Amino acid sequence: MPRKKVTNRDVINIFREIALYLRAQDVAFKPQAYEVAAEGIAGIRGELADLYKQCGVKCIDDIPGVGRDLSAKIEELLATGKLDVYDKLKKKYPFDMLGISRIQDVGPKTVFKLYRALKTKTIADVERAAKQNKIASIPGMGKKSQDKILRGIAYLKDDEGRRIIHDVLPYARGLIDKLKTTSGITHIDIAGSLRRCKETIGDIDLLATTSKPTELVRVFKALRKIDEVLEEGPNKLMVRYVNGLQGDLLILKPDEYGAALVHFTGSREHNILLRERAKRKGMKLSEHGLFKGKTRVTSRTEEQVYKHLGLQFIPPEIRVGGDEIEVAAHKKIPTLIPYGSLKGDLQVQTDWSDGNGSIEEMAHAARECGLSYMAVTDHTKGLTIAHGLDEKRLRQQGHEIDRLNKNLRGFTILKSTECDVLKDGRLDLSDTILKTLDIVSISVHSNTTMNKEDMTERIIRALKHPLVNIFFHPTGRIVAKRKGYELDMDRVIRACHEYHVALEVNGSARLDLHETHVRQAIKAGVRLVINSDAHDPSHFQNLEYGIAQARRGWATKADVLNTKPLKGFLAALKKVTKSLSGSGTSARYAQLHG
DNA sequence: GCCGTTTTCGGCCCGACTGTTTTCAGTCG
Repeated sequence: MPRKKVTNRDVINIFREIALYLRAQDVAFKPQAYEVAAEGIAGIRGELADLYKQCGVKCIDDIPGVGRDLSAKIEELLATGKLDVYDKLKKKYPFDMLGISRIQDVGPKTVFKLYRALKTKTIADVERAAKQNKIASIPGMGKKSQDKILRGIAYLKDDEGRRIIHDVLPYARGLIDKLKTTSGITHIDIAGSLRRCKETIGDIDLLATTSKPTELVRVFKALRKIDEVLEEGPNKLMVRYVNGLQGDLLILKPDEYGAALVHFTGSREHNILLRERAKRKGMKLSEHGLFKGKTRVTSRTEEQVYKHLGLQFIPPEIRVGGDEIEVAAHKKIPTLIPYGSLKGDLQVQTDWSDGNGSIEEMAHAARECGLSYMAVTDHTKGLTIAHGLDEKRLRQQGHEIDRLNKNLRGFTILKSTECDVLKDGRLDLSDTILKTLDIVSISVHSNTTMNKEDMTERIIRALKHPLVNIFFHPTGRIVAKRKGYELDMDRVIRACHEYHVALEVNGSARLDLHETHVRQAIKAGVRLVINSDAHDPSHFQNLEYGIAQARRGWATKADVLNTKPLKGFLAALKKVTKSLSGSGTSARYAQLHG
């Protein structure tokens, strides 16, 4: 019987769970080692199994945080599908350590305590015990702990307690807008994972400095967006917002603000590395400042904190606890693509297929967002469910675009398509019609359950097509909803480089590419575009999330083609297009720009 | 169990809060 393939996720979860078991038993240092190794594995691209096949245990050993012992354990897992020490732990302590410890305020020791007292093995067991009032009577626990656990379980059930950034950032900005006019306030900022622009957000944390703390607390508590105050101290409030998310408001001293912002922005792993570095330099870093002995080194701003640690400023989006600190020490952090620096949007759907706006409405909305060009990319005929366009309708659409362009000042609509890649890698439209377009973009929407090898071949065949310019949402994923199809991204990225196709960073709920692939593509010399995938005039806001995603993958302005004005963009796209003498693209370019 | 601008051994991040205690364990960010 074929054994189920061991994925990176399996290894990560097993290591994390072992770390929890060890923590519960107060084992020193080892838990941290397992956790760091799990983080290291989470940061690699590609599968451990493939890596192992390529060059054996040596390559596994090269993963940061993975040493001789743990690489041998990974090898055991890959080879046998099992890990002896883990199996023994599970046999001795047969409960869902990883799952139960995800309940807020429940750590590994509490999981143990609950099991010993009540034999609870799952979250459902714990919930039942709490509801039957059994947890309150365990020594060391009480009614409040029991209520906290129930609250934590409810939070966990609600969308796993995390939301996509698209739903959270506007909400948090609404809070900031309300608070920033409070009397006495000098700073109010978003911190935490939201400031780092993670794909999903679990808390909305706000930091403030003010000369009138009681006034700020009063205003905050009165906000309509606050559902319930969970905890209240003189400088800290913990609340649940009406959207179900939780968060803190922290009121800080002005001369601690920079250090506090670093601390509360995280990530946890980034902070650990910073504090280790501080220690090596004979200093101490905490949320209260950077200290040399008893004296505080200036830490009013984040810039000062990084500077005193001998580091370049590190933008929040890349504070993940990977190599960013080492790179910053060598002053090699690139200037990431600034927000608001896009000039055009190359993926826009209209009411010709499955969008909500007419071409004209979308163009006006794009212009209002500060863009000077957009490409109309309605779906193609293979996608009947989205009313995909056939050759005839696409030609008609071209006439409509010509008509609109005549009346637009300072804005250009480009003729394009989101052409479906068929099962065998051919395109859904004829070359004859594709040649009349300014840009040809492709994507995969059908037959997404193919195996990795076939899907990769299918896509590479499409990338080879001499008219193709851009590959949209390359992995097919949707954040927190769909994993995406099986795909060998290494090969796809190499093919994009070879055939001069730009990769899209999609700013919609897809957030596709993943940041590790963004960084990998840039290293491979592949150029990127950032698009909104707008299906409605309001969707151009997605561009900001696309930029955030690109920044998390260390993209600079130069890496992203649509930061250029139209003329430069088309010239650059032409450069990344196969030589096409007399083709539609260059003909249209000549037509547009003499 | 890992790792090295303190490099093959001896270290390993920091402070605050909560709930249960009666001096602290556990969790979090």
